[in-house]
This record gives sequence, structure tokens and C-alpha cells, in this order.
Amino acid sequence: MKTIRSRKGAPGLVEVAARAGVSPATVSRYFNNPDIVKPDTKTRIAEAAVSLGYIRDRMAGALHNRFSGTIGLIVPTIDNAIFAELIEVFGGRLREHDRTMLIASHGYDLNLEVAIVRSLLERRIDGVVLIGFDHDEIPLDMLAQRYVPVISAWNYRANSSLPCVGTDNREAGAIVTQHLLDLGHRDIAFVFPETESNDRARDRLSGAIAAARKYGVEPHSERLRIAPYDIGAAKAVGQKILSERAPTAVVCGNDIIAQGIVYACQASGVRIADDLSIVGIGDFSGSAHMEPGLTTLRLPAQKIGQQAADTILEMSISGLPPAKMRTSIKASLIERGSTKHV
Amino acid sequence: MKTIRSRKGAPGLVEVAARAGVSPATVSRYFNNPDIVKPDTKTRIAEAAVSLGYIRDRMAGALHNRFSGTIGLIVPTIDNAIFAELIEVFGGRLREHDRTMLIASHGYDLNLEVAIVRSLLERRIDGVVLIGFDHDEIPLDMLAQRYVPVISAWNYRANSSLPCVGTDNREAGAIVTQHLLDLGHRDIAFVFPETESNDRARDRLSGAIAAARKYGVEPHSERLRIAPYDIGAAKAVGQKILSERAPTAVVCGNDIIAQGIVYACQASGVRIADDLSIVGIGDFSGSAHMEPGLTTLRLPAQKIGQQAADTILEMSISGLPPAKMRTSIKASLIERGSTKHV
DNA sequence: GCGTTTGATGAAAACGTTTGCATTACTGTT
DNA sequence: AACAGTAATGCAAACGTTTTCATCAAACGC
Repeated sequence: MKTIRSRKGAPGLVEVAARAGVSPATVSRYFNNPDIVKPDTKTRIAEAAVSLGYIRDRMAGALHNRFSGTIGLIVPTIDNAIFAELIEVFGGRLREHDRTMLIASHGYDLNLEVAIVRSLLERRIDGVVLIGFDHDEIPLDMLAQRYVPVISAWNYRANSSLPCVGTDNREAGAIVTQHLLDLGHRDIAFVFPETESNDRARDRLSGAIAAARKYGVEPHSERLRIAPYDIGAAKAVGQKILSERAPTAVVCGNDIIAQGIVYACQASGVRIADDLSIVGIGDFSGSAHMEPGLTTLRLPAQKIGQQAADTILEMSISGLPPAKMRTSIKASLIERGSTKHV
Repeated sequence: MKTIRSRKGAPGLVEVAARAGVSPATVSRYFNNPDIVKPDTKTRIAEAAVSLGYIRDRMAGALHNRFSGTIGLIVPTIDNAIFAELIEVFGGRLREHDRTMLIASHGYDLNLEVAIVRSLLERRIDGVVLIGFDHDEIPLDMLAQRYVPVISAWNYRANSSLPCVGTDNREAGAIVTQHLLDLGHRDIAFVFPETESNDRARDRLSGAIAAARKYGVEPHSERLRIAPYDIGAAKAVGQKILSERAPTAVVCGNDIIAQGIVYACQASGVRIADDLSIVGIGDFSGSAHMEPGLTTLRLPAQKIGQQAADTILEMSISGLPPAKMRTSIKASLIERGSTKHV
């Protein structure tokens, strides 16, 4: 099986050096450490490089020093409005620093995560960003053993073992619940994703319940519903709730669920806000412009993405833990039309 | 500036070979071409490899043969429900074939695209998948010069110069318009994104207008509106339309715009379907479960992602154009509650 | 049993950079 | 004008694999 692709049209560092009349070493320095080469030589090399259409081979470079200029990002799923936003700015930020982003998603399958980490290590990534705190020991060990910096993004926890950048989900759950309590609601339902393998949902729910209890509101099983991350399924759950003894307000684990509940109301002829107040978490695209607008907690995905990028870059360069081990990014409540005083 | 990260814990091919009592060459073969090494030796190497926790260094390998096992995917933006779905399955498919996905987004900035392609080439990608057909010559030339296979995904065109996998957008525009015409609508508005640098929107609109003309419906400027890819902005445009002389139906360039129009109706008290029929294109998440459900054209993002992965893999392995230069993936009309007979 | 094809392995030369060390070319000092 | 000190460059040895070629053993056909 001969390799077909030839390297005909690809000049190397050596060719550039030859044409510029300098040694390969100097050309290398020109690219990695431009300051230490004489201005005159610099321009000669620059000319040679562009006239040959030279593109450096970072793999060859990475072989020598141990940096590949690549950062891995492992997300549960890309197909999710809010992660997408994070990914977008994360990738942009990395490119500003001349790094590339290697993305992989595991669809909440931890076995896959091991395979992914392995694959990333084979590619000599300079750092890894994980989402959340629910991770298997094995991949973390593999990374630690090779001194690859790792951070967790999206969530914040004061006592996390990994450096983290994100929001405090207990607080998030508490804030939105508090909002309903402030509006006088006492019969509140909670619709959350399965908390088994989802630390975000778990923390949010526990924060929400804790807040409710302070007001003597104890969510019994009827008021505690599970809905997957899916508008249609959440809508079905919403219709179920409305068809029974309906509460006056609903706290939703995320905006997707909240949107489902909104549609359930519309389908059942229940007046949103007047009959049922709804709060979400996330402020996903669309939440602002629905009718009525959804009251929700804005999670600053952009800030998180940017901060995560900065942190992992810092670590990958210094090889040390980051100056700031844990960065808490504040979420803010956005009041829209979906909530009202009882 | 000393490099901090040491390679203490990282055994190499040589160490594995030593422990297994074979030469490095054999270990290499074991990984790349397992069939040609004797079963007995195979197990010895396997043992040595796992006991040392060996992880191969693909960069070193890529240095020799010219394959990095990495495929680049360049999208306008990741932060977009429908691309996200494509990316998700594309990445999954690649991993099944032991490849990794390098993602970059340019936010519709063509200059950035050059920088991205450059960065990908520096990383020795085995292939590139682009979205759509609007691309600068320069990056394409750079890729061609180095014999890096390129395909365009998402769109289909019978005469495309690049191999492509996707749907025919003219047809898409025609189908949804035809649906409204079939329902008896003759006063139809068209709300589309800026067509300047967006071939998808351009093709869809031209298909839609062509279909309308067949029925003597000529969209004058009042019936031809521009809306960005943003629910809020589309909603505003919708409200403008409704406040003036409203049509009986609207064709939207995509589901985001359609959702905006739906919300505009709800905000203005216009009855959807009864007073105004709305069709979108895309069948984004949420479109199915809105109230009423949105009639739209389902674009099979999953199929496209998978087919795109298969095609680029085929090309990167053979080094030749794909067996099937152009793959058209059929879109299907999904009728929901947002359209009705006049 | 003898040449001959197969099958499995080893030795060593790549692959395209980076970098420590050595060397040369300058600058300013006395 | 000689000297030290610094700035700029070159030489050559890595980096960790893959792969060609050669070798050696075993199996085969006669």
C-alpha cells in the first residue's frame, strides 16, 4: 500500500533557509523567537518563506519540544445550545493565542471518555478542559501521570479538586427558587433532569430545595419531576403536571425544560404567569423572545469560555497550577414575563 | 525558559520493545499492522504496553508517513443548533475510525478562514470539510497545493467544483413555497437572511421565488424582508410586517427566523395558521414542540454529518476524488400546525 | 534433502523541526 | 589598537516513530 500523497509542492524549513541564505536554525528561530534574529535577516527569511509558500510543520516541532499547540475540550455533547456558545468563544480565544482546539464529545458515556483522553494524549495535547465534575478516575490519572494540565469548566465549587471556572449551581438553583418565593409562591413544582450522572442538575436541584425549605415549602414526590434535556419530553411532563393538581409555579432545571413547560401551558390553555409562573436556568437563545419571555438565570457562557481558555493556557505554559485555582462566574437573574406575583 | 514538563512517566516505543524483548520495529508493526506479527509476540507486546502504560505518539508517526489522523472541520459558527448536530455526529463517526476532529469557526469572516486553513495545514490535517460553497480562492489553493482532500458539506449542487454532501437549497426553498401555494396562498412574504455572503440563503430564496412565480406570485419589495439569524431580530421584522398590510403566509429562510415570526404573531395577537401561515426550513430542535408546531423542511443533519465523514475519510485514505463526487441528501417537508388552507 | 517461497523480525535511515554549544561578527571601552 | 562583552548565526545531535531492506527460520514442492 504505497502512500499516494506526495510532498512535491511542500517546501520545508531547509528550503527556506537555503533561499534566504541562512542556516535552518536561524529560520527556526525566526518563527519561534523572532526577537533574537537580526532585522535584516528577518526580512530575507520572511521573503523566502512567503515566496516559497512555506507552511511550518508543527508536528515536527512538537516532537522536539513537548508542546503541540493543541488544547482538548471534552464536552458531554456539542449539540446543546449553551455548550455551543462556550465552545465558540473558547475556540476563538485559543486561536488568538495560536492554539488549536481539539473537540470531542462523549454523550455522557464515561467509557468513551477514557478512549477520548487516550486519543488526545496520543496527539500530545497541551491541556484539557472538561465540563463539570463527574469524571472517572482513570482518564484523570492518565492525564496527571503525563503532567497534562486539566481544568473543569462550567461549574464552580469551592472545594473542587480540579481548578475550575464556572458558576455555582447550588446558588443558581437557590436564586431562581428564591425569586418565586419572593413573589409569594408556596406551591412550587421542580422539573429537573436525571441527577444520577449530572452534577449540574444535582447541585441546582439541591440548591432549589434548600431555598424552598427555608420557607417551609417541602417538595413532595408529586412536586418533583424528572424530565430529560428535550423540549418535547419536557412538554409532556408539563402537560401531565397541569392535568393533575397544578402548582402555582415551576422551577426548571434548565431553559430547555422551561421552554417545554411554556409550550405545555400554551397547549393546555393555561395562562403563563397568571396561572403558572415558570423560571428556567441558562438563558438560552430563544428564551428572551418567546411569548411571554422566560424569566431565567443567565449563565455567562462567553465569560466562562474565555476564562477557561485563559486559565488552561496559563497552566500549559507555566506547567504549574493556575494563579487562581477556582474562578466563580456570577449568574444573574433575568426577569421576563413568565413569572408573576401570586 | 526551561521547559517544565518533564517526560518522566512517559515510556516510549523503545521501552515497550525492550520489555517485550523485541525490536522497536516490531512494536511499531504491532500497532499499525497487527496481522503481520506472530500471535505469540503480539501478546508479549500487548502485555508490555499495558504494564508500562504506553501511549503512542502519533505526532512522531505522522512525521514519517504523512498522516496525522486528524480531520479539520471549518464551520461558520458552532453556536447554531443545526451545525452543532452535524458536528456531533461527524465527530463521532471520525472517532469510530480512530481519527480526531479539529474544529474551527470563522464567524463568516473569510480572512479568518485563511488563517484557519493555515493553522490546520501546520497541524498536518488529512482532510478538510467546509460548510457551503462560498469560500475564498486562497485557502482552497493552499489546500490543493498540498493535496489535502476537501469537501463541502451541508449544501448540494449538481455542478459544484468541490465534492459535496448535502441538500439542494433551491429545491428546499421551492418545496416549502410550493406547500403554501398548494394550500391556496397567493399573498406570500419572504423573510430571509442577507444573501450576500450566504449561499444557502441565496439558493433557498431563489428557489422560493421561482416556485412562486410559476403561480404568478411576484414578491415585491414589501414582501421581501431581510432578517438576521436571530430570533429577536426576526421577531421584530415579523411585527413590522404584521403592523402593515399583512400577507396570508410567510416563507422563512430558516427555522430561527420562523420561530421569531411565530413569537411576533403571539405578541401581536395574530392567530397562527388561521390568520397567517408560517413555514421554516431546518426543523431545528424546538420547532416540533412549539405551539403550534412549525411546518418546516427537515434537513437531515445527522445523515449529512455521517456521509461527510465517510467521504472525507475515503478521500484521505485513497488520495483520490471520492467514488461519489456529489451526494444529495433529501429533505422532507414536515407538516405541523403553523400552516393552513386559506 | 535441496532450492524456493513465505513469514517474522531486526538494523538503520529517514521524517522536519528545535536547541545546546560553538563560532563568528559586531559594539563600545580603554 | 587591542579587548572584553554581547549579538547573531551555524553545526549537529536530538525528538519518537515508521519503513525499507536485509536476515533468518520455517514450511513447501519436488
